[in-house]
Amino acid sequence: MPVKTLSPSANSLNEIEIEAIEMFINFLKLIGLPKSVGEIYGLLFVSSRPVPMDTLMERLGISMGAASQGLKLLRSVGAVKVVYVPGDRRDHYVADLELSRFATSFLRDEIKPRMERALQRIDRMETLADDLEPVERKAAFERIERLKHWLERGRKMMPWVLKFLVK
Amino acid sequence: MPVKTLSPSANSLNEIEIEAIEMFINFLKLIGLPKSVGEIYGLLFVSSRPVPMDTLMERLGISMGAASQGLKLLRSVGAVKVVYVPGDRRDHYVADLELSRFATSFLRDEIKPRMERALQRIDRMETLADDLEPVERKAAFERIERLKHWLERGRKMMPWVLKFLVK
DNA sequence: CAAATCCTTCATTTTTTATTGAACTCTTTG
DNA sequence: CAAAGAGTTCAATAAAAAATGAAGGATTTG
Repeated sequence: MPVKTLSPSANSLNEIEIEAIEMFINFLKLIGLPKSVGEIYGLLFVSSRPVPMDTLMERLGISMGAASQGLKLLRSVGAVKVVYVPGDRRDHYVADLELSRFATSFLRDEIKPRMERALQRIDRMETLADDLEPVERKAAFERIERLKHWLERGRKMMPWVLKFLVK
Repeated sequence: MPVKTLSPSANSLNEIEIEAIEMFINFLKLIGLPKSVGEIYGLLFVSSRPVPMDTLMERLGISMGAASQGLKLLRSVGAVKVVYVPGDRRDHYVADLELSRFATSFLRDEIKPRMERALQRIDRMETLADDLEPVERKAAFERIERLKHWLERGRKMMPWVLKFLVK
């Protein structure tokens, strides 16, 4: 029973680990994160003790680069923490179990910038629409109103979503 | 001033059209839709009259295949409608201005299936965790509880989000 | 302080995803 | 009813995204 969604050399993983990893691959893909990041977070999530990078590489069958970059990203959104393990020179990683970190970083890094850019575009569109012939002008403004309305909705929804997700 | 985010041969578009198209490319990318789909919807969104496929191809500089498939997808989520234009054999398309269609189809096609799959995985994980040594077992169940909690949140949030978005 | 270890970076390669356009079907037209 | 037009499909190609691993920096060890 080969597990197609995991890297080929990913063996030595037990069944719980595989379930968790596949689950996180799926969810993190939803917010545009590559498979390797899902794998890393998934394995850390089910690990009850800190894991060093070389163990991640070996158990998941991913390269040094992928491991390093994946951990960097996960650290940057606060989904993973470095812990000190006495007598071991390597950095060890643990998953922060607060899953809302993914949502908040996604909102901050992906959604918010697009909304801001969209608002600029809408301003620009209104300026341009002013110069149109009356009939076209009316149609254009109707559509622009729709966009504004929608962005406003999104803007209003964001803090609510955040409050719901965090803690 | 070349417009990098649009197809190279996309000329003859006016500034409003370009703003709208780039905006939709950005937003639809967020839900995993390719650029060509964003282009098509963007152009239809600002067009005050129905547009046939060959016009889309020509004005956006996209191929027949891309236009056909993009329109198929947009029709399938209800974001675009076919309208009859007397005396013209071609199908003509108009954008449905109700942007919530994208959100609802995304929830239905992407998020819901993943949640259902995740629930199955969690069941499986609980079964497997039962066989662990007490210490590991406790840690595993703590994590599984987190997952359940989160999925439950998501599940509860979905209808609320839908209600907020639709209409 | 030289060698070893750990980690990062980034040019290259691989994989995945999107686009193209030729071949085809179905419909309309003269 | 043959020819032209509209539209779809899909194998091939191009573009984009992710993974690899060698080179190099920083730190530790003997």
